[in-house]
Amino acid sequence: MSFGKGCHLHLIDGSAFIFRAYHALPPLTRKSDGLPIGAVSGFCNMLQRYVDDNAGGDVTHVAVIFDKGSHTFRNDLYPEYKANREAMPEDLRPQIPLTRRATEAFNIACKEIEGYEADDIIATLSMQARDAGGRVTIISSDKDLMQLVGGGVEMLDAMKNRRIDAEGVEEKFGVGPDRVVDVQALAGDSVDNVPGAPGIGVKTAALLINEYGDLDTLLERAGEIKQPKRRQTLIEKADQIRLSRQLVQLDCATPLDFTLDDLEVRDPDPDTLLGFLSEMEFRTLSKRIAAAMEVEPPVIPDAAPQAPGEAAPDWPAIDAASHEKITDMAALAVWIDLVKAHGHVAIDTETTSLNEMQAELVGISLAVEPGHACYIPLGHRSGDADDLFGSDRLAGGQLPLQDALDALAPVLEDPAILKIGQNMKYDMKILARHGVSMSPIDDTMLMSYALHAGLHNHGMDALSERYLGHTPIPIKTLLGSGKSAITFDRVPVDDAVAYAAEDADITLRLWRLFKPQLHREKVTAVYETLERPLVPVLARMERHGIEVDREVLSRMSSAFAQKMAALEEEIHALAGRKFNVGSPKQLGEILFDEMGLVGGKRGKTGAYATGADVLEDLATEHDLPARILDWRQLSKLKSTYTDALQDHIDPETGRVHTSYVQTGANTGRLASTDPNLQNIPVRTEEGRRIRTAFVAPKGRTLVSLDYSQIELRILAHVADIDALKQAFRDGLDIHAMTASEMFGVPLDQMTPEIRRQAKAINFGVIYGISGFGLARNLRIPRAEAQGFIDRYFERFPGIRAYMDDTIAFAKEHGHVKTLFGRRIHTPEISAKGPRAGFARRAAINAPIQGTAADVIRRAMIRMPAAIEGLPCKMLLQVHDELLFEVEDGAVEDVIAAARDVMQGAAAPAVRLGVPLIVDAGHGANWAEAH
DNA sequence: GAGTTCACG
DNA sequence: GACGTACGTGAACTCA
Repeated sequence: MSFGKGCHLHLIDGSAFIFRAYHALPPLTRKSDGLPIGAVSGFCNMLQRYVDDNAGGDVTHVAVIFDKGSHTFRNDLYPEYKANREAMPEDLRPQIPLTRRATEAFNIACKEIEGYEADDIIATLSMQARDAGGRVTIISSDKDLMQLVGGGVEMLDAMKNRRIDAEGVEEKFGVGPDRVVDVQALAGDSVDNVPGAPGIGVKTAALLINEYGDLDTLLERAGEIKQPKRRQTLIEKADQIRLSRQLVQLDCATPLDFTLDDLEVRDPDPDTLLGFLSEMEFRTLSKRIAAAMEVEPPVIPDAAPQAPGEAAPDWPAIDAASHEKITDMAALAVWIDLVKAHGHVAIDTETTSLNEMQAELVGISLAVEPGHACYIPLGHRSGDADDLFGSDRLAGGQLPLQDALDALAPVLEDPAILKIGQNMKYDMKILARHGVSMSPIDDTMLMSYALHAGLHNHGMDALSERYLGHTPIPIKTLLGSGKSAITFDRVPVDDAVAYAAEDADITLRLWRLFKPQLHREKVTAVYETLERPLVPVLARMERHGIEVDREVLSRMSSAFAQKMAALEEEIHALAGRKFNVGSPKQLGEILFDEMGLVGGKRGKTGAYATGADVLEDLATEHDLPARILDWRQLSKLKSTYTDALQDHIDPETGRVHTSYVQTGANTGRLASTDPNLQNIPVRTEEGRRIRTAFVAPKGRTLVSLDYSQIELRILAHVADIDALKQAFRDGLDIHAMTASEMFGVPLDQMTPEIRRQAKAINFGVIYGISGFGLARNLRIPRAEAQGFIDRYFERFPGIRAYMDDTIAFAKEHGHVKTLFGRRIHTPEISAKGPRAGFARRAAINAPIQGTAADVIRRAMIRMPAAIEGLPCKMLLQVHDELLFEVEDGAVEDVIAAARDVMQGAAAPAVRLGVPLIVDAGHGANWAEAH
């Protein structure tokens, strides 16, 4: 039947169905393999109900419309459009294609157009149907669709079973459907990030539109508005309002590759529908549908669920003999087809160095199933390393590197093929240097971190041994160790095949094991929102690096060397003999045995302790300890910073490229290595000068933004301390306020000393305070310190409750959690002896430190979109600080954009009861910017 | 390679 | 009543 008068078209908003189904149901998984299917199940039930409800009705045509692609013309108009959306939950993502298949199984037309939102397709079809003289019902409650209502188009809220006609729209917006867009343009939409006119909501917008007729007239005559604030907003923000109207206006001319006639209602085919339902293992639903169709219900076997953490018994052993060597393009093409057929592939790159900036690609290994792996040698060298002429020759029997990459790139960049790796940041950086940007990716190291933080480290060797019962070939057997170690390009190809293909094989097995565990252990959100999306962000920061001025460091090194030499002489004179100033053992003997100073304490190894705290106490008695302290400071600055940093300047880029270890700290913090740029001195004036060597190139500026007191704010929130929360809301000096509360000193009579003590207590609480620890930190008697703590608990009783609850939770579950669901395991929490104390304090600290770490991770993940188009790069993270390199003219814009992201980073997942405040600075170098 | 010390948040 | 203690990191150095 050709669509025309008397026809009735139903358009179902597919995405709304999916999200409603996802949130309405618990995270169900398919019994046989753990595939998440909760949303698919709910979706099918909703479709079934729809079919039942409309059986025998007047509907002649129907389609389910989906969104496709995240980038639409609206993003080109306004990059921030829908930018504050949470990433799709990981356990929902694999269900999206299944909902398409479900729709088709029900024999309902299933339509999507790349680069268009479902709403635009719905708009286009509605107008076509209306113009053809038919009726339309849009099954959705999305207010953005209300502009389409009228002239035979209505909406139906399927959940409430309520029809929405022009009257209903007027009830909601205060204007008719034809003016809905104008009202939305003024009111904006915080969910979709449509800016609108600040301070004007739906009510005011409707009032204005009704008074002036339409938006254009209103904007033209904005000068006539009486309220000064409103008038000013409408005049100043006219462009922003017009842009907002473009964003909310649905596109009724979406190019479609089908016609209304293709949407005719069809009866489902029982075999197809029941086949799909039994594949999903929906027992109840398939019985019900089979009964309705009057056919036999399918028999769905009861598959035994796989025990968590247990390798599937039918996997072949990890065996070098089964691993293929790829030496011609035909064989590579076969593998590429295999990868496409599987839709995912484990990948590992072999290179000449652990330094990704300098490493040369030597080979690539792939695996598609346990035991089915290959290695593609690309850059192995032949001949003796000592042979100057032969050493650079490529070994025979290898594919040309560029040919292999050209063949692989379409797969590696295919958004429909998942690339699985162990520490993918490394492989992404290597391939990025060859112009290949892998996406999407999964990372078994990060999966393990989300699942097992606090239990063990997450290197492949540890994971393989622990979860596969297999010890991988040690890299040492190929490369040797120490001075005689060779690089991977010198490894004979056949040895490399065994080693490299095994790594891909292991990675694939770990992925098969961990992936379903993420759902079972309820850490998919952590993995999906805090781990996986951070990988490309860190990779980019590391590749950018930061410019370091070698001259500045070199001059400082010389100055330090001179001062140290002078101090050394002085020290030897004071000691009465020469000795190695850098040897704590020799120093201890001199101080406590030879010079007879009292208070020497021996550690477990029998050596005297000579740490800074000990020497500071001794400094009142004698000059020597003070000189040692001076010498040590200089020695530290020189060896760790001014000397070592110079060696880390990359000869190609002239910049220093750190590596962030995403799984480095149990709490969720990052660690920085080679070099560590998270501990560049700042606390002393002399050390701080090292930061002047971290510079921005000409025409650019370094911009630093850091969270103010983020851990204390989080403590105030999680322990629910009203006094602290209020103090933060009022923008008070939190340490002074604590001091005032504890010691009864009015704020205007506060002394630095009292404030200092309160500050120490505030930090102590975050660290799992003990009387002993506070006493040592403040150098006061233990009883006095305990008195402070008692008073603190009395004044802020929530703290005690938080600590007790956290310990109890840890004992019950074996882990603690951050506000964002990150788990930190606490295996020692019930240990006996001193270890229990450590575990308790770590358990108290972890949710606070970890939540702060989660917050800045969220900010970093959102940052690229927020600063897109601005001439700047994010370079470094130092736990609560982000450092950017910005073109001089854009400093204020970047600060505004980045601050917005950072201050809003907890939302929408967590609503903190305290504001997050970000301080900003900028300058030619890091010392000035901080 | 373990132990000590010290740089950072 | 006695344990021993602030939380989280990485790097350089000494010494066995």
